[in-house]
Amino acid sequence: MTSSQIRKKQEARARELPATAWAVLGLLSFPGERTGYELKKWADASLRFFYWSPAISQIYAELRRLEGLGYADSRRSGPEEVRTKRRYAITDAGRAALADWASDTAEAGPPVLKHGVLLRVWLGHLADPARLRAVVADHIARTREELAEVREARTRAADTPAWTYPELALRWSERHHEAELTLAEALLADLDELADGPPPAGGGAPRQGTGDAPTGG
Amino acid sequence: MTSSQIRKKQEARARELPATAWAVLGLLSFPGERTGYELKKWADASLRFFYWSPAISQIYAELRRLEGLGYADSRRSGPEEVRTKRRYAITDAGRAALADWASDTAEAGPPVLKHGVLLRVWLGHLADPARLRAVVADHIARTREELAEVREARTRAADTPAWTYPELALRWSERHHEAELTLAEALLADLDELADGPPPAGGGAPRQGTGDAPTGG
DNA sequence: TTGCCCATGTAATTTGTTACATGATTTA
DNA sequence: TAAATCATGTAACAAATTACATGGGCAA
Repeated sequence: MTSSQIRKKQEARARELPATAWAVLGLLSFPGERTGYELKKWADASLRFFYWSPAISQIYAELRRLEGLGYADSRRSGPEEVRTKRRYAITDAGRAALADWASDTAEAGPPVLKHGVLLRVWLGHLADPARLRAVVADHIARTREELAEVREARTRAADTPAWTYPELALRWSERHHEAELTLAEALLADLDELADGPPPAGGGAPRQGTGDAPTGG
Repeated sequence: MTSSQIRKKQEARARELPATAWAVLGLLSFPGERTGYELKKWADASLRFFYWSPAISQIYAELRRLEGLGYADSRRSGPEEVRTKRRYAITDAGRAALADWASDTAEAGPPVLKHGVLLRVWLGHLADPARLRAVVADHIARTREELAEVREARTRAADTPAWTYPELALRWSERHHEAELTLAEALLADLDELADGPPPAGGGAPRQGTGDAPTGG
């Protein structure tokens, strides 16, 4: 294989980086040099509210990949032999590639949602109504706690000019958590209505029939 | 660690199937026998709105695992030698295990959200404002289309007694998509406000709306 | 001096995807 | 009769987690 072919392949691979790699590079795109460890804490404290916080081992792996691609570079503090802090910074090439990725309208797929609570509601026919209700109620309580954390994170982000956009994202997250609460309350009400037997309007007997063989789909 | 501790850990791991396995078993928990192929189509048409639709190859793999655990069984239609339809059904053990999992309050972790659009907004300092706006506008358009699909799925689920809970989950999904639209419109407004220059502290910025009413239904 | 936080990394494993191979049945 | 759809599966690979190994610095 010629070196130009190799280069092309590397470019193609670089373009198709998983979103996680861009997220890590994104963390580096804000002012300052950071260690993998710091990146992980930052992701836990804010990225995770609207995206997700990778495992620390994955962050280290992504940092190595980004450095291999020339999108980031690193330097050690302390003597060479010792395994000590390694601080990463984004390169100009990295910033350019990231900017490119971030404004690519087509590439942004639909948001991925895996809602374990809803999965359980969906399976409601198997569960005791009271326990199902408890699953949703617990979710509400946890969401309230999360909401408090989002607000805290947003407060930290506010008034730092470089963090205007992160603050926007956190503002969205705050509203999103508020909406999640509203949705969960409505779900609880729907569940209660089912349990009490559907109210007057129309045909409502306490619908409990076996009702055979829906074909699926 | 003692060998008994190790044994306990292994047992715990065996009990803790990934949520995907439970989701597939859940698909089987509704009346009727189904092929892997049918399961995939069903997941595409409704599960994916609040959870996620696994790749067909993974569905086949999960079905084999579930059968190995005695949670499902299968039979072929057609002569033995030929590779033909294999229909799966849930077993009593499977139903019991699934019911157990579904009503376990503690086990239901927080919902997982990976929002590529928000990741891009978070990186707004790197992007051209107009293109960033386009990313969000595109997201709104796509969400509207998805909302229509959710409504369609919900209509299909309604009035089938065995699908009461799936219908509840889809009702939640519908509201969730509506909320997603509202949130995205608000985000667009925030973005515009940033671009126009922040307004004089008091409040009422111009913020041109999209003209569309977000909260249908 | 024990335990926690900082800090980096490897290894094993699991989870999940895409690409490919195969062939039957239905529909235009 | 060509195509799409139904249907199952394998193989290769990518993504991501958990468990483990290592060690410095600091505080109760």
